[in-house]
Amino acid sequence: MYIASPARLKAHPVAAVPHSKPPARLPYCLQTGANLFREGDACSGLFEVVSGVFRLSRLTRGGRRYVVSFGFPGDILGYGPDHYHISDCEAVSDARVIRHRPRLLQDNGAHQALLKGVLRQVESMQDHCMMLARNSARDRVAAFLSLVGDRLGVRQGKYVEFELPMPRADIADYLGLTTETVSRSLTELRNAKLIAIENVHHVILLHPQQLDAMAEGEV
Amino acid sequence: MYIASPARLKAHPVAAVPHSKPPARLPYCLQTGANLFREGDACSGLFEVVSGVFRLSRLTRGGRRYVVSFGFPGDILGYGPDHYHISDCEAVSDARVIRHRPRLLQDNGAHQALLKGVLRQVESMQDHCMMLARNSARDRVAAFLSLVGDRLGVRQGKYVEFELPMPRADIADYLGLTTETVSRSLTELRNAKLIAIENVHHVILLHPQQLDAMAEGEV
DNA sequence: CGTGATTTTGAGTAGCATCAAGGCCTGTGG
DNA sequence: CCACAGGCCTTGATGCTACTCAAAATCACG
Repeated sequence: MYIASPARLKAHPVAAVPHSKPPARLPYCLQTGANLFREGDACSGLFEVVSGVFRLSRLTRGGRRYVVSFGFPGDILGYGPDHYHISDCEAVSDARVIRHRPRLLQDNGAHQALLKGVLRQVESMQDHCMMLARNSARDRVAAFLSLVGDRLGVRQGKYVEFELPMPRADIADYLGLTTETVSRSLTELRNAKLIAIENVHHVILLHPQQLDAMAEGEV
Repeated sequence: MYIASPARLKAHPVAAVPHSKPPARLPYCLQTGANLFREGDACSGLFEVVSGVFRLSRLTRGGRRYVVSFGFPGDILGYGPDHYHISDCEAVSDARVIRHRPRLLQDNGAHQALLKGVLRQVESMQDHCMMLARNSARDRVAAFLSLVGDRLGVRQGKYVEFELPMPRADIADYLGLTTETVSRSLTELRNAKLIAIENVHHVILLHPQQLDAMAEGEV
């Protein structure tokens, strides 16, 4: 796990000076700008915010930053679907945290599976928020087509083909657009030869990878 | 729990006709438009999508619909942070599900607490997505101020007062706006006498309830 | 074939991003 | 103590994107 180094993670003044192996529940103090953990770091243990505010952020492949959430006193930070962190965590003001060391992901199989599933859902909702916050209408529709292609698509050589069972209004309400804009974006993608629309509910992705790139805002 | 009535939830043709107390894992068939559950229904048990597609949606207090996600084959639907569903679930195409009855929320205290916490996080991220999808810049900033007020605010009579420790850029990246727009929205709220800005990082909510209403898009 | 729902297309507008400049606050060095 | 430099924040002008309103086209179904 990424344990904050002494330079960035200091014992709180009112607490005892930390031992070389500090007790798990000792409150730690971070200065403004200090990282509690970073995206990709291995994670073990949870942090409870005692005071101060943290920022949880991720970077898109296109290099844009998205702030997933803020961590306020009382919040628990640091769990991810697998054994690594999916976002950066930085103190935006001087802050204190308590470190917990739950025997979380190593016992009890049934609960673990469910928990992992839910944590994965959190991650995918973060992706969705990122998309809603930062992508154009066209890119959102591209992302949606990629998503459905992954779940329902049948490979036809380099193409991916599927039924789009839901009405345009549902897609619009999912992507934060209007039905008109969804329709226009589909037309735009068709004109760009990225997709073919056999009929209203039947779509072929002609360049799935290019759509993925669009979804990530890499255009 | 909300058990779909026979009119909406029918035994799949290839499956045996359901008994009055059907076995837990029998696949069920729903026609297009049938509800698997509704927001507010008590929930017990999970549904695994076998075929077809479901739409999970919520309504804002302002009456606008937001589609939280779609349920594709292989997805598990139906868990919520408490014992009720937080979204409607409707089949957008003819669909089959398997019903599972895990002994989920009644045993094992430690895991239950963590799971609940994560499920609550899912709910709050849904709220955030809804806001990103449907609210104007001003309403997003109002929502953000309400959020911070709830977590950091100190009541001063009918006012709520707090430090806003993060820079405008962080707020912008959280709300899917630019720093300029965040700044303009704050000015707009100040001019409308809904907030007072003591200094850049110190805010007073003069009409917290009106800000809440804005956040919900009830204006 | 007709009717209503859904989808597409079109014209005009509102709202937010972009680009650019100016103000405020903080810290640093003379 | 003052002057200056660099962040951060605010304000202004302009353009583009997506929404709104409206109508035509297509689809679904009796």
